[in-house]
Amino acid sequence: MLEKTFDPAEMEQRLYAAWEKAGAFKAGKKPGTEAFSIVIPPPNVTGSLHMGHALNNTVQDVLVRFERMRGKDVLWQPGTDHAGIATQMVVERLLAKEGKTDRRQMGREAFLQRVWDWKEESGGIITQQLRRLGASCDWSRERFTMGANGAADDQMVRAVTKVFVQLYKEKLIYKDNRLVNWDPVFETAISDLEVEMRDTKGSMWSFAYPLADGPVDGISEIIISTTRPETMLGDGAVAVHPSDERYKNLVGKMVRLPIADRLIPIIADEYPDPEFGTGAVKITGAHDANDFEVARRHKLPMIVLMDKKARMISTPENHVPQRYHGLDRYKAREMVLAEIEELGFFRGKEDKIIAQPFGDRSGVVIEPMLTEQWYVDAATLAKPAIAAVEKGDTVFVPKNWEKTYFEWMNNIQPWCVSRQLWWGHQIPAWYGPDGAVFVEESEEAALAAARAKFGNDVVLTRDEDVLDTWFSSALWPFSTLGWPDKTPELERFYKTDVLVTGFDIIFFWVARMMMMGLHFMKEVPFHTVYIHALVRDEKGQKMSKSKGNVIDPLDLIDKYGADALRFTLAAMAAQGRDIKLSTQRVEGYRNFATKLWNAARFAEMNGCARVEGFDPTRATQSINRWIGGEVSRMRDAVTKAIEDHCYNEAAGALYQFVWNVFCDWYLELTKPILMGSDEAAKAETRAMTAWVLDQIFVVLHPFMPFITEELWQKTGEQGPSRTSWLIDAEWPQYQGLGDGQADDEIDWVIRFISEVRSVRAEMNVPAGAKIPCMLTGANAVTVKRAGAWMNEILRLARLESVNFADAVPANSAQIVLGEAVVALPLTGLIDFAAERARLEKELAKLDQDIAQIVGRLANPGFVAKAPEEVLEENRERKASFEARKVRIGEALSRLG
RNA sequence: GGGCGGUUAGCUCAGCGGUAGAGCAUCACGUUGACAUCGUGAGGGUCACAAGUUCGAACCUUGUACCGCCCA
Repeated sequence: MLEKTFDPAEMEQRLYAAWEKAGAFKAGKKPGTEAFSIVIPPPNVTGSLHMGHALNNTVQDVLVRFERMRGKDVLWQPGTDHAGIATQMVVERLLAKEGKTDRRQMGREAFLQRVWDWKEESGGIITQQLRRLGASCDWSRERFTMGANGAADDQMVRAVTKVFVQLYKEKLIYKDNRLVNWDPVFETAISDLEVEMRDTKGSMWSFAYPLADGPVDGISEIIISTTRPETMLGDGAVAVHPSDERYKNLVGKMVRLPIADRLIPIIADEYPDPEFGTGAVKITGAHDANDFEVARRHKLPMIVLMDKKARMISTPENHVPQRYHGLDRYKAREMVLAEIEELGFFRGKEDKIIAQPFGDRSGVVIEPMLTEQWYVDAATLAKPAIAAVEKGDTVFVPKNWEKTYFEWMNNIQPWCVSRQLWWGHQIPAWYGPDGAVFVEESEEAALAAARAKFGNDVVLTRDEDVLDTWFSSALWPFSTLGWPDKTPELERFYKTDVLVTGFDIIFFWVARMMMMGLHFMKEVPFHTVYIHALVRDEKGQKMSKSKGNVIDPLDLIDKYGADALRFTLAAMAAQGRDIKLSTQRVEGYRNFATKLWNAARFAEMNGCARVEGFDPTRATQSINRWIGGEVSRMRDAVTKAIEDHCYNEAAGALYQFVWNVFCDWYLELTKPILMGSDEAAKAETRAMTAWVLDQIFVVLHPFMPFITEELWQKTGEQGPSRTSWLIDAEWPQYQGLGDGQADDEIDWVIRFISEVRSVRAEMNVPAGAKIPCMLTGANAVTVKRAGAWMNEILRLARLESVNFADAVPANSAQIVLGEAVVALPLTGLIDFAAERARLEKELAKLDQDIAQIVGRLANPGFVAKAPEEVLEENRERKASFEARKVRIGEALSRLG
């Protein structure tokens, strides 16, 4: 017997453990059938589940469970990435807390051991949380971007090494001196993804740079503006737009840079905006990305002003006065401002909001720095990746994201892959005594290459840097399947089917996986990329810790159950929209789960057990024939919606069917049968009810796996024993369900009951009062239906009786139902004014509808050009409205 | 500055050429043979604005306003 209420917490943990133990998530169980694979976008090993993960993994799990039930051999490949900077930070903080030692004192090897220890202990949090969500990943195949222990012979490490070496030998990886996003706290280059642009209160200061050789056309100085005064020490030029008349005669002249006391040229370049400020711009090639490009075009010197901690340095090369040496950037700024003022070159200050780059982990302002780093020639790798999407080998859903993809790929920048960290894949590059570089898959191979070059053995030192975490993530779709080894899994599951991800990382994940997949596998990594929305709070704000508006998915799971959370996310995952999550919505879907539970409980109480070999197409009761058709339509709608990645439509179809069709009408309309004495009808209805519930369990399972599995097992205790768990059950296929006559009949019953209920409420008939009802003008079909459904109508419409009459009794409220009139004689109860108002209101609405259609049909253009079926539909509607109008008119006149 | 998207019921959102929808909230009624985490009923919308295309526009086009996001 089912409990009166269900307890998601108890049931979820138990069922998940049972599934996992039984190997229900394992891939490779169905050789010979079609394969379906998804790789999880690997979450950060230091991470914990946030709402974005919850949505992302709900969608993946819906797909995976759906395809598994459709009989495919499904692999959902899980794992985490090693998150270089984040993980190193976590462990360094731990060290700081212990207060004993720091990374540098420990040395690289000991530190790395410490990180691995941390990973073993605490690195699995998010994978545990994914289990709470119900994610049916094949955990037996879980991978980590650094492999089991980071050893050189580990397959995940070999994959990264091989890719790096091969790309280097193909000249697609090279070393270069360029600007990078430098994090002065972690003292490493970081990726654009790890940089957050924030609007900050800042100022724009204006300085004068005097012309070195005296005035030209009466102009003796040029005024530039800057938000970063300290960088003026590294200026290589002043740039003006070539079309700017004001400066035409100044181009080519020199100005004297104050403080640094150097001469720099005035150059013409397209970069400055003549409309903005004075139209003249200082160019600091080594500390600003735009300036870097200008400086490169004009071969200006790149003057490095700062060290790795973003402190000023004074060197013979950079001409920074000694007094600046060692100063923090911001101290230097104050000093520059003071000195400029003192020198008389200050020309004004304007406060304004400026967008500043912050390291998302360190929280400090990122410094663009000129450093030597390893780069991937992304532009070359991007070409096939662009072509693949153009050809349709990989399709984005929704399609408009392809534009974003193309936009970025067509303007792709060299990809900086080196990081000045210890935690990560150490770059397989060794340097000889003269700096010669040997990039090889092992130290032995590098030594051999060095021997070949130098003619004798030399001592090599390995590059200290590690690779960007994304470098290994880019290989994820094939490295997790065993590459570079030729494994059966690689053969069977690559390319994968769908990548599910958020739009914010199209560039980082999708683009890079596409590039690497095509280059090394000669095939796209996935045929479909489903881009889902961003989850925001109920006000539409991005959730962030600093705003304090984060909703923790685990809190919602604790409170409402994983099924409710999953269903909410699916129901709100309309394509192309952000999701504003409100807990009310989750509560509503928790109620939906309760509703289903109670429906199953009701069925159980009424002996609705499954019957071996029951064939719903052979049901004889029209109510059972009707619900069969409804099930079939619901199943088709859900199937199509999932195939089309319209998860909200699938969820909507399920919700509507379970609540508004099955519970509201089928269960209510069959109650008299189940309580009645027609044993054949009762038996059929019991079997049908159990059958419908089974269909609900199956089709709802991808969205609400826990409650459906639980009910599947509980209902399995009666009737024939279950041959499989629900997770392994087959997705239904129906033939021969659906019966137009039954649909018409049940539709009539529902309309009858609804109309009576509506009139009762409007006439203020007490809900408990049972009133008589007269049916007039009924044709044979209606008479038959009324007879057949008498009990149900009496019960659900709260009627005392339904009798047939030739004329509508006086003092009745009247309902026009098809050709007949349902009259509720309400002497003493009826409020004539209210009844008149009700009918007149309906008449007015009919008049309005009729006028609209008449107007349309009177339009020669419409009649000439509209499709015949639309014309026909309009004529039919007009006829039916007019017929109804006549009856309503009659009803009104009977009121006197 | 470039690009993408949004503006539909009080709120959150579907709908994207042919009768304006859902959930929540609101109001009224309710001990109806599972379910008050419920039932029944009701009210509530010039689909941001303007012009155009069309027989017909919430939907297509263009423009305007406001709001997001991404990239510079």
